[in-house]
Amino acid sequence: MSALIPRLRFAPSPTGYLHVGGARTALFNWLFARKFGGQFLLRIEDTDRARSTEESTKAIFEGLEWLGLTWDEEVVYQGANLERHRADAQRLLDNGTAYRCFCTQAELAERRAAAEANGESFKYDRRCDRLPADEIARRVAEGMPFTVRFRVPDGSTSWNDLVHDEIEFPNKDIEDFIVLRTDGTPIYNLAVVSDDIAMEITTVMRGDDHISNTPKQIMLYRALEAGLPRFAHLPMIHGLDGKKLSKRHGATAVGDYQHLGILPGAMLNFLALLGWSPGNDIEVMSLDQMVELFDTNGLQKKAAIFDTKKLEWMNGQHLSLIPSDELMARVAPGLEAAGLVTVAELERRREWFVTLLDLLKVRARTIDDIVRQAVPYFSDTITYDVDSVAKQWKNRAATADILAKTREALEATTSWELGALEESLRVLAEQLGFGEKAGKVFQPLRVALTGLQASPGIFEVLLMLGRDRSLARIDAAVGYLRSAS
RNA sequence: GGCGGUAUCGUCUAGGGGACUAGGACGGAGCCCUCUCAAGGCUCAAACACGGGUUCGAAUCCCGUUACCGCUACCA
Repeated sequence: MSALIPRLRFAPSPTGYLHVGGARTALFNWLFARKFGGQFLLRIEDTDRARSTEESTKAIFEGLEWLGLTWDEEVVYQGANLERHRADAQRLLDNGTAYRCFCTQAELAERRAAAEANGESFKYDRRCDRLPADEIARRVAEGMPFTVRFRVPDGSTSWNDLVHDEIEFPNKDIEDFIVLRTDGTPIYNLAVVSDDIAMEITTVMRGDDHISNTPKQIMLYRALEAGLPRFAHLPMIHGLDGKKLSKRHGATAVGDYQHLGILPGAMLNFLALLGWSPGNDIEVMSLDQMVELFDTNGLQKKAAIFDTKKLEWMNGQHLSLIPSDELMARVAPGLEAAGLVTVAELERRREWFVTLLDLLKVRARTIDDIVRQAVPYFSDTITYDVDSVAKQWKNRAATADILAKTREALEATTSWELGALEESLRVLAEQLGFGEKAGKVFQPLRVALTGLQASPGIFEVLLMLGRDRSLARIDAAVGYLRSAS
């Protein structure tokens, strides 16, 4: 295969839902692959049997699918590659870059504790590497358990990181690390390198918490005589307090935002801007535009704080951008779930619904906002908001009279359309002596119609409600006002 | 502790030696528009962590300090 075709992967461990940090890592990998005509692969790192769950794996798939971050080729399950991992460990033993270590975990823990007690930092002393060949053979023959340790060479290890440029580690600071456990299962660094080589990954893009793993992995690539990929270490995402994002920061799962009524396009756009900038003050972008503009030069080194305020704004922008007939499919299930209307019914009144969405989406930041605002257009009964009533229906008797007159004017309006409705109501306001202050008529009416003092334009509301429903609501309001006083 | 990484408005960022009285966006304040609420338009407040260099000149390059983050497991 050609080295010119980039191959990237997103390799989460299935120990929880898809986190916003993981989603962003996936996004950058995906953007890179799409931008340069490469492949984006998915690998589930399920070697930690105790913590991995099938449920988490499913959550990761669903999260990526919701975001639209589709992957190429079959999903790779790391756990399925155990034999190759073992074989690679054996190769290391065979070519002399690793050795068997018979020290037990208890011994190691003891020595580590002793070192710490003396204020020294512990580093494996290579005692097993000094064992004579016949002693090793004897122990192996005896069936004595051992781990495989990689022998860290002298010198230093460095690489040119796509986001950090040159990073260098003196090898003396890295101890001979274990690559294969006594039970024959691989340690993370070996499994990753083995799989990345097998998957022919050309660019490893991951969180910068892996920077210190990188020199070890580079040594493993060399020992396994494989070509090195390019590395790109992305900054972390922190919570409002500057600490690593965790559950106590509230919603951190991609799915949480899906349920909060965020559009996947907005989520992606927001995530992309956390740690990347296309320059030129560009902010609101579609996925296609992001692919077009993506460039590792715009990648940030600094950790970003996840601020949902901007996410909401971003979602509002995307809500405005997305055509209402496309938005329909995302809002309809919410309305049905709220028990307001069935999806089938909405489909029948498609044109009307699209118009309603046009009206509601400009004043909404999330899909949930739209659902909430849509209530008056579906439910048969209206609940009057206390603040709105207190403010707009202050004088009950007078308000009832105004509403009664409004009803008359509307009933007399020959055609139920925007211009005629406006004409009628403005004339009425004039007649009632409100002059320019037509709001004196509109506001009480708004409360009668929607129960709220904030809504789309009053004529639009009348139009969406239709003549019969509008008049009935005014009747109900007048009745309410007169009986309650 | 050791090693590594990072450091521009409260937040996301532009900036890669002179174009910087440091630009944009979110959030905040105010004004305009207006039947309300949004949206939109306009205005304002708000930052180069600190200290040394290098240079005619530094937000930009180098060094140190400080702060924060990460790694330091037979976790991933």
